[in-house]
Amino acid sequence: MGRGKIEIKKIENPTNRQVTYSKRRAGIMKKASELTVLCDAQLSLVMFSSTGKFSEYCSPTTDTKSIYDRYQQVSGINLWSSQYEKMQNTLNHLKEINQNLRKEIRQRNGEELEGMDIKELRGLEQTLEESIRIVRQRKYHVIATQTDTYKKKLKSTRETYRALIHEMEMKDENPNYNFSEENHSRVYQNSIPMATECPQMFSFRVVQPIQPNLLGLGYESHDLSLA
Amino acid sequence: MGRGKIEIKKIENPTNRQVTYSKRRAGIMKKASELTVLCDAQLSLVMFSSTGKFSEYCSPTTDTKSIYDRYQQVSGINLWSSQYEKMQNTLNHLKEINQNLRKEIRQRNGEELEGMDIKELRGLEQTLEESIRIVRQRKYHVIATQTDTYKKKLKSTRETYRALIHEMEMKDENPNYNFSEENHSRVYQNSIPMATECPQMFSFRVVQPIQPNLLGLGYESHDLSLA
DNA sequence: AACTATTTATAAGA
DNA sequence: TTCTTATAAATAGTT
Repeated sequence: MGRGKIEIKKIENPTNRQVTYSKRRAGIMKKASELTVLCDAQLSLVMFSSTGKFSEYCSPTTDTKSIYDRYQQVSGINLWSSQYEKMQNTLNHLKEINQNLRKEIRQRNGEELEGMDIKELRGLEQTLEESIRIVRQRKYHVIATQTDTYKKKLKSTRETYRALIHEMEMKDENPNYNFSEENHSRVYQNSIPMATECPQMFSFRVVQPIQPNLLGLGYESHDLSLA
Repeated sequence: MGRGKIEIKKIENPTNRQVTYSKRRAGIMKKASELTVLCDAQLSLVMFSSTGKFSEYCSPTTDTKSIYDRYQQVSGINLWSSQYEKMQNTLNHLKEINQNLRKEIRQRNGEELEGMDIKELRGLEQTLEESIRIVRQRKYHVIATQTDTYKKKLKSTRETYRALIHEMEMKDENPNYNFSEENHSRVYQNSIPMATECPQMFSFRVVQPIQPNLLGLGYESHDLSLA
């Protein structure tokens, strides 16, 4: 249909090809539209040109997804299976890793030691010994830092106090309120600041072990099937 | 195109409608086919007649699923978004849990203690102390069990030996081969069976800490995005 | 399903 | 791209 008959084979000239694509695309879309109206049919048409340009037509009473859902039912081909399987695999992989991590934690917690032989138990013991060493080290470091911070605060406070006393002496000429600096300094120096001023610091109370929110995730309840 | 011009509206006569559907379906499929060949395009056409009859055309170099996957990418419409989001959420949730578990393990390993205060450090220390206590207990239990098992085996072997000697004495009348049972028993009783017969039992060599396959899982490489 | 008058689509050119 | 137009192709109505 045109000035001349053409052979149905790939148009090598890219410009001509593109022009023909545009024309015929319009034509097929019109045909599709007419088919849906005349025959009350449902139809989905998805096209990609050789340059990757995308076009679609879908009958007005429905949408592409519905058409393809129906297509799946009729054809029995699951269009999403590969995506779905990929995700499902990832999910299972993560779950497995999770199980391993939990098991490791339980073993480090002294649970589930039944399957371990002496060598493994000894290894675990050493790991724990090393860990406890590091934790203690860290603890002492934190204590030292806090003590240091406290000393600095104390010094700062003492200096503020001295300055205040000095100011008072300058302003207030009443001899009854004349404090000796040295007396006051000595009181501070003889006190045990940490234990009284910062009681929490050495209060090694029994605290609950760290228990992150690991359980009750409920991801089993997600309906991951496509049925 | 036909004997008379027709208005584009639903054909009420079901027979005519069905006939027209057949003719035009063939027409549109031919057009689709020509388009793919002439213009090197990729195309998927899915149709349902008003009676529910299903037909499809797909360009030869691809398949319906591929077209549809591409359609999803291009249109940005996620055709199974609810399903996908659910899985994605589950996935993220699992990843988060994984991170928490790993962090907990690292802390129990004496790493990443920077954020913990004294209370938390003390809690961790206590947890580790308790764990090490249980692990040691278990270790001694295993040692005791192994020792016990060994003693039983030894006893059994000794009895077998005795029986053998007895049998030999009964069978072999040569006086040069007459062993004293007692002598032999004494040799076994004075030996140190564990250390020599089962050298691995007390060999508290430094072993590698337990390192389950936690890393390098590569699930990041799954392309879970639809972009 | 075949025929065919007619309409429609479109190839080539502008 | 869009318009024009000669011609090929599709198809409505008929058999």
